[in-house]
Amino acid sequence: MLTIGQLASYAGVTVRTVRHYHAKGLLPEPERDRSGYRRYGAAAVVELVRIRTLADAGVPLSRVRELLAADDEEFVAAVEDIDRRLRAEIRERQVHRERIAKLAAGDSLALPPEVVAYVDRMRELGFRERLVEIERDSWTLIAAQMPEQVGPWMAMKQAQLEDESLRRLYLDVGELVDCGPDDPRLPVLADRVAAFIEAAADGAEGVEEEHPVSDDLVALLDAAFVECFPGAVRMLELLEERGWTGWTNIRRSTPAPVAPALPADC
Amino acid sequence: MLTIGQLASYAGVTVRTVRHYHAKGLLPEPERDRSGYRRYGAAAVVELVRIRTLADAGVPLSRVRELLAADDEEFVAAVEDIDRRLRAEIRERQVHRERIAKLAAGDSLALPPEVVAYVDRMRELGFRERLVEIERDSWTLIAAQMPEQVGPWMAMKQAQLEDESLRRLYLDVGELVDCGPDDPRLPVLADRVAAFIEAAADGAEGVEEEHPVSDDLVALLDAAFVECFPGAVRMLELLEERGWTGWTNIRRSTPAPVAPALPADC
DNA sequence: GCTTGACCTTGACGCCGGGTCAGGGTTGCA
DNA sequence: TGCAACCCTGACCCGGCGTCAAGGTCAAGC
Repeated sequence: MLTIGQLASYAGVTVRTVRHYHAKGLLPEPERDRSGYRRYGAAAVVELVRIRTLADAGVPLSRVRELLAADDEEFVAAVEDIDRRLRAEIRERQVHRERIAKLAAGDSLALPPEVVAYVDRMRELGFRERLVEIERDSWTLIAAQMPEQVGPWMAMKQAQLEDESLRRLYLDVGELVDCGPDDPRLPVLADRVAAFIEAAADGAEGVEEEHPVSDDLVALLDAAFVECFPGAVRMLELLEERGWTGWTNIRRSTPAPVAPALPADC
Repeated sequence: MLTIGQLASYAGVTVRTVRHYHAKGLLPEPERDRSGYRRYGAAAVVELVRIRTLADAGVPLSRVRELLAADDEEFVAAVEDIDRRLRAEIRERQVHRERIAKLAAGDSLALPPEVVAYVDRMRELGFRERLVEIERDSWTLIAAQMPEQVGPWMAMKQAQLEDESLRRLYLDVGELVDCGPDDPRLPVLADRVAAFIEAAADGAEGVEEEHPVSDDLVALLDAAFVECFPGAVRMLELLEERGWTGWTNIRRSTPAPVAPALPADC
């Protein structure tokens, strides 16, 4: 008769594993000798080897119990099922590999490459770091909720960066970092923003009709803007006085709703 | 300000997940409102999206904490490490797939195909089911401990099956199923077995020199034989009287050790 | 004002396949 | 007789949350 250690070593498993299988009901508890030790016959080794054969093939232990008692049909069906699971887990890992490869390639977390290019260009052009960060974070949020919309939007934003007058306006928006609520630069900046939006509102239709952003997301992006800049609240008030409401998706606040304007996108 | 549910839905995770990340220290606990609810700013959404981006790429949460604070070099090193892990997990699953495919192909658990062919042939030739089972179980044990030895052994066993006089002897061994310890057939059978072994011992060298079986395994196989047949113990005694000891690896029990005999292999 | 349902809180257990430790009893060998 | 190597049970541990329990809070409708 075998002790548990001998049984385990015949089957190439640990003693703990054998006891685990007893607890799970996979292997029946054998007789005990007078000192309480488990005593096994050779048949137990065969059973244990069968269990390990299935377990080593990636069959979950709960399934092993069924399979040991299954007839051929059930067995084949169960094997197909397990193979499906294994294929799914392999696919999952492959997707994971692609994703971390992209993370290692792009130099920033959770950002599509167009956006990485965009924020790099902002840094080249001398934008305030704080403004670059809030852009990056905003696009992180947008990419999380509507990844396929990022491309068209980015094309527009990149074009805006290369427009000199618009760029100068946006560079000055970066100065909001330093503005307290009573900073004299704020009303001037609000005038310039309002003038630009006004002009743009008359022009061509933007990306925003084809790729609308949900109200929730707009509210979140506005909140991020406000959290980031101390002068942001005052800026929104000043824009309100000039007939505009919001920032990410800026719109006329006059009673009659008009066509939406090109967003400034913080 | 956002509640935990809103935060979670922005990032596409469950509330439980957010709390889990708080508990793990991945996401800082935010301020509470007067009723004790957590209140989040937009920055928390950005942080949470970053965490999920890494987690969705298969990065373990313990690693996520490091990676969020890592510089580029550490990041690249960590990503390589994670990719190694993913590759290893994929390989593991692929091995599992091959194994269960083999299990589904061979019609019996834990048996190499040669053995399956062998036991099928035994059934065709009209061997007692009990004898077939003990053969199958014995080979299950052998395959578990020394899989690469099974091939050569099987070749010999299959040849033995096709030898008519030997087959007839072995068919009669199957009758041990019905033999009590005092069955009159037992001494006759013991004589025949002894005669065969005697003859074989003078003949050519067998497989057993090139592919020796460990003493432990031999003892286990003998034990399986004894467990399986009520007349087995008496049979071993009778063989002992005739100068032979053991069954799986039967040897002369005379004082001076002699060259080992061809095993009968239960 | 009251109810209802959706949300929030903490705390705890469950899953899977065992690893590992603690605190003891038993066996076999020198 | 001592010691090492084995055996026993019971318990906690890992990851990444799911799920339940038992209660507090909020907003909306009647």
